[in-house]
Order: sequence, then C-alpha cells, then structure tokens
Amino acid sequence: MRETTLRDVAELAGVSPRTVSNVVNGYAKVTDSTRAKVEAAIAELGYRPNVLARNLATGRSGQIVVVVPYLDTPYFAELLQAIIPAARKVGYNVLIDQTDGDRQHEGELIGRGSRRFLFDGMIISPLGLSQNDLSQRDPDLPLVVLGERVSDGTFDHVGIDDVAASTEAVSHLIAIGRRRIAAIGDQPYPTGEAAQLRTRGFRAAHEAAGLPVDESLIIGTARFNRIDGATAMAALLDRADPPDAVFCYSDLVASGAIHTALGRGLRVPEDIAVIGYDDIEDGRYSQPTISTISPDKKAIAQLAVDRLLLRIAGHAPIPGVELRAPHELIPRQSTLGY
Amino acid sequence: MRETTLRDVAELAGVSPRTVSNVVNGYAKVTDSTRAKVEAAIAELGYRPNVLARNLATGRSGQIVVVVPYLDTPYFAELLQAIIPAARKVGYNVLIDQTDGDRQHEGELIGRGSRRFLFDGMIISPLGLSQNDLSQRDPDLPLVVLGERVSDGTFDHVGIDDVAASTEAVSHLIAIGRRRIAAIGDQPYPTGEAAQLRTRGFRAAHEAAGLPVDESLIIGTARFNRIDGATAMAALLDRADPPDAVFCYSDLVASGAIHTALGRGLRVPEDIAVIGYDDIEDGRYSQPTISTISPDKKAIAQLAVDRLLLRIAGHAPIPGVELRAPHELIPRQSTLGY
DNA sequence: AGTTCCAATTGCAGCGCTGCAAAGGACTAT
DNA sequence: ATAGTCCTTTGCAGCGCTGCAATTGGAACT
Repeated sequence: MRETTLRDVAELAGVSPRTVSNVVNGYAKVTDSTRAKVEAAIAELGYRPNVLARNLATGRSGQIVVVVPYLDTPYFAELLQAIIPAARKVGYNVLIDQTDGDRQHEGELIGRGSRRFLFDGMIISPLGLSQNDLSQRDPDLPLVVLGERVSDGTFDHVGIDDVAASTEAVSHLIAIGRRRIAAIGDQPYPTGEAAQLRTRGFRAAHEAAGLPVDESLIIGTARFNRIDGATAMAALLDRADPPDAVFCYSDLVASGAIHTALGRGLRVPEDIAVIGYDDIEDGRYSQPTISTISPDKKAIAQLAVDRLLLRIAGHAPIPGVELRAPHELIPRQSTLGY
Repeated sequence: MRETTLRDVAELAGVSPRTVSNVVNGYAKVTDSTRAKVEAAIAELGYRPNVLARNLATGRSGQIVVVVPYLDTPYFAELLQAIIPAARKVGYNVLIDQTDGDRQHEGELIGRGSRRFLFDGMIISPLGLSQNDLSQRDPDLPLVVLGERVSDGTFDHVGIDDVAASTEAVSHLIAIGRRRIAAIGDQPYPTGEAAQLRTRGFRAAHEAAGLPVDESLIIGTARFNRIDGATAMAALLDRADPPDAVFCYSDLVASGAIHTALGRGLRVPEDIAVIGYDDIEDGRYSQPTISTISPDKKAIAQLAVDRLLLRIAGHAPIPGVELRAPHELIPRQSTLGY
C-alpha cells in the first residue's frame, strides 16, 4: 500500500496540492474553511509529509550535526543533552558524530563530503584538528566551534574563558593555604589548546599570589581520562617532594587522581587537595565530592545553536565571532573537606 | 555558484547521466575506460552526490535512529559508542534521540510520524513504554528493541539474560558469606520490567542457596541514578537491622549507595558489600572499584544492527526473535575488598 | 455598473537522483 | 556476410514536495 501524498489529500479535499502544502506548512493566507477541509482530509487519510521530498525541494535537511570526540565522556554527554533540546525547539533534528579525537576523521567531517547534504550546519568540538586544519574546511558549511579555540574569523566559536576559570581554580587552592600545587593535563601545541589555556591560568594564579611555579609539577597527559589522572598522580606521589594540591584539567582526571591518592592511604583534601574542571555529575556523588569549575553548559548550547541558525539563514558571509559562556567555581569536599 | 550535479559530470565525460550514476554507485557493468573518464570528470569538477536527491529517488534515508532514555547515563553512552561504528560499517548514519524515559515521547517516536522518513529503522531502549504501547507502533517501522522486554512477535529484541545475570550477582554475595542481602531498584509493573527481572534473579539466588528473602529489604526506586541509590541506602542504614550486602540494579545506583555508606563511616565491603549492574567505566575507577554484571555491549550493538538491517531489507514480514548477548560477573573491591 | 485592488488559490517546472526497460554496439557463430 | 547473443549504455519518467509567478474571484471603490 502506497504512502498517501499531498496529491491524494488535495484530491479528497477538492483543492490543489499547492494549497495543501500551504496548510501543512502554516504558510500564507488560507481561509479557515479551506484549512478545515484540508485538515479533515489529512486526518482521514493519515497523511504525513515526506520529509525526504521536502528536503530535496528546499535544499535543506532540517538536521544539524554535533561532532564530539567521545560520547561516553560525561562532559560531552551532558553538553549534548543541552544541545539537543535547544535545537529541537527551533525545528532541527540533531545528528551526532563521534570522532575519537582523530584528526583525520574530524578533517573529513568538516571537509567537502557527500554527507554535507545531510545537515544544514555543524557544531564541532574538535580535538585533533589544528587551527590550520580548521581553516581548510568546506567553505560553505555553517560551522560553530566549541571549546578552546580562537576563530580565524570565518566561523564562530563558543566557549568559556578558560584562562580566567583556571586562574580561579588555582587561586582557590592557594586561598585554602596550599603552596606546592601541581597541574595535571598539559598538552603540547598545536592541538592541545584547551590544555595550554589551563596551564596559562595555572601560571597566572601563581603570579597573582606572588608564588613561584615549579615547572616540574606541570604534568602532561595524552588525554583527559581517569587513567591519565591516576597515572599522573602516581608519578607525583612517588616524588620526594610531593605537592599538597593538584589542579586537574578535567573532572575525570581529578577522579583518577583522587583514586590513586586514596589508594595510597592519603587523605583528600587533608594531605592533598584536588580540584577538577567540567562539573560532571560524577563529581557530585564521588567520595569525596570533587571541587570543580562549572561551565554553563546550557548557555554554551544555546549560544551555539542560536549562532548556527543565524549562519544557516545568512546568505552573505558573516564574520566569525567569539562567544563567551559563563562559568563558576564550585568548591566541594576535595578542597574544603567534610 | 551552483553545486555540480550528475548531469554536469556526464556532460564533461561525454556519457549519459545514468552512466555516471552507475559509476558513482559501483553498479552494473561499466567498462574500465568509461569508468576512468567519469572518474576523471568527477575529480575535475569536485562532484559529490546529493544524498537528499538520492534519498527521494530510492525512498531510503540511509539513516537509522537509536533512541535511549538518557544520553548522559554512562551505560547508554557506552552502548551508543558501540552501535555507531557497527552501523557506520554497513553504510548507515546514526541519528540519536533522547526521551527522558517519557512514555509519550517514546510513543511518538515509534508511532506514525513525519520523522519516519528520516530513518530506515529504529533501535530503541524504551523506559516508559509498556508492552502494550510497543505493540501499537507504526507497523511498517523496522524496529529492534533493547533491554528487558519480551517481543510480541512483530519486532526483535536484544538483551542479556537478566534473571540469570541477577542470580549470579546475588549468588556472588552469598558466596562471600553475606546473609542479609538487600536489593535496590525494584520498580512496579507495567514499565519496570528490567527491574522486575532483576528482582526475580534476586529471589532465585536466595532460593538456590536455601535462604529466605526478607521482603522489606527490596527497595523500590523511581530511576536508576546515583541519587536513588544514595537515598535508598540511607533508608536501609537507618534500620535497626541493616543488611550486610546490597545488590544494586545499576552501577550508578551502586555508586550512590556506596557514597552514602562511606559517608556514614562504614567500610565497603567489610561492613556492607555492594554489587552493581552495567559495568560502566566509572566503576573501574571509583573508590572502591565496583563489582558488577558486565553485559557484552559490543555484542548487543552488533546483534541489534545486524538484525535491524535484515528487517530493513526484508519485504515479507519477518517474525520477531529474541536475541541474547553474553554477560559476565566481574567481582571488584566493593565485594572482594582490597 | 464598471473599474481597481487585493487576498486566496493554482499551475508549472524542477530539486538531483535512480528504476526500469529498451537501444545500441561489439562480438561470435554460422 | 548475416543473424544471433550478450553486455554496456541510454532515455524516460517520476520520487513528493516547494518556489515562483500567474490566475481567479470577490470586495471596495468611483
């Protein structure tokens, strides 16, 4: 049995297909009487518009894609959970892509590919892409970049002020009396920009307090996972002069670090205070609860979606902008104690 | 500047559009020489097929949708991470939908909606839908259901053997010498089928060991989150006769329960042993690490995708089947100690 | 009553591709 | 040389919808 079409409805209602289309789309001026007739016919036949056909005719897909490195990283899961309703509210479906932070995969997604037709725009949180890679994308792809990047002026960028947030985190550690503070999560140029900004904040806080930075306490990690935090913390505790506090570049890293510290019989925060970054739900239930920097994920989502829509609608090229979402320092047990 | 089309390529290559289509799709018999000509033209013009047009012509979208209650629940995030590559490998894009476990929302998704055209099939992990609701879906939607359901014969179902797994979990607690065992996570008919199966396993293990079940130790929860576990555990510990072990219906519940126990100065597992369900990454890094039932998520994903493809391809109605993925008991610190 | 005007409705063409079936061409067999 | 065979290539029509511009008919005006 064939799916009923616009034409079938038109026939039953005794109007032209175009009028049915107008009713369906809430377009133009349609008298109440014809609208009623058409709606009755639609109901009777159980008509539903064929989105595929509409897509072809309009050249739009009504979908946007959100690209994240890892779906199972709580921060991204929570961010997606904010983006999806924001997009749905304005009539867009959300496609989700996951890249494993792979540069090539990310590059393919922002490049000129056939999948381009499937979405009207893209929100991407790149991990492997360098600034340069980002500039070499499909030029007609409306793009909003999340995370710690600086726009080259052709796309928009949404993030929090990482340097400021990191500075607050470390200043908090200093405020509770810690003096030997380590940082876990630094990453090298060119891809680790998020990490580099956090390291900059780490230095800034020391400087503001007139404290020297012990360079050997800045520990690099390949990623921002628990295992990275656990390993780095082990290395720090093996030293003759271990730190009395650690600034971790993600809550997962902090969780791993705390795991190691507790496993060695240390008390958190008494022996070593830990602060994380991201405010994932985990941190509110772990033992101890994890002090953190909380980016306003809803604000990030809303800013990103709004801006993307603007860009999709815009015909003339729009200059890229930098948008800042708020953030907040949330002290919990891992720095304040119980 | 217009996007180049099949016709443009055909013109440049001096063949018919249909031949270009054949080359692009790797179809039919095309001589090497024409294929070469066409490919050269494609490269020169930077042609990419318009998926929207293809979709309309074929009536397929090349997308499947995966519907989960919560994206930020680690179990689902990890499951999605398994499904996406499995689907991608066979040429399908994955759309993700999140329902908040809302019955109405889930019902709309499996019903006759306009979005139907956007995907060729659906994998859904329902939470709010009753068995009855599931039977009232869009009959021509290829559907694979995940989780603890029994098929009505018109769709396929993939899951692990929940009763067996739960029995193993509780038997493990008995094996390490616990005798007063609580269960956290029971939920009432008709929607809490997952929970009910686990409760059944809980009873079965007691029976197998010749132990009586203390009904008052079976605690219901609205959801499977940390907070539910934390609250339920508090209630248990407030009793005059608290349990010496707890079987939690998810790792998140276990995490919340442990949080409460530790917060009250109890030792896990010495004072109270805890076992969870799902084997989320968290449980491997928390303090203590959480003993759990590990469903083979990759197997679940593969079974679901394979079966869905079959159903999409099939013209004649295929009877629904029950597919079982393997599971495994993974004892960790929360039952074995350090 | 005739003209103007405006809102509601319509018709046409086409978005770019593929299914189908037939045409064309090369090659083999007689 | 001619007919038969098989494989490659082609043309046509249409998937179901919307953009655009034109048509229709009635209300409002002179």
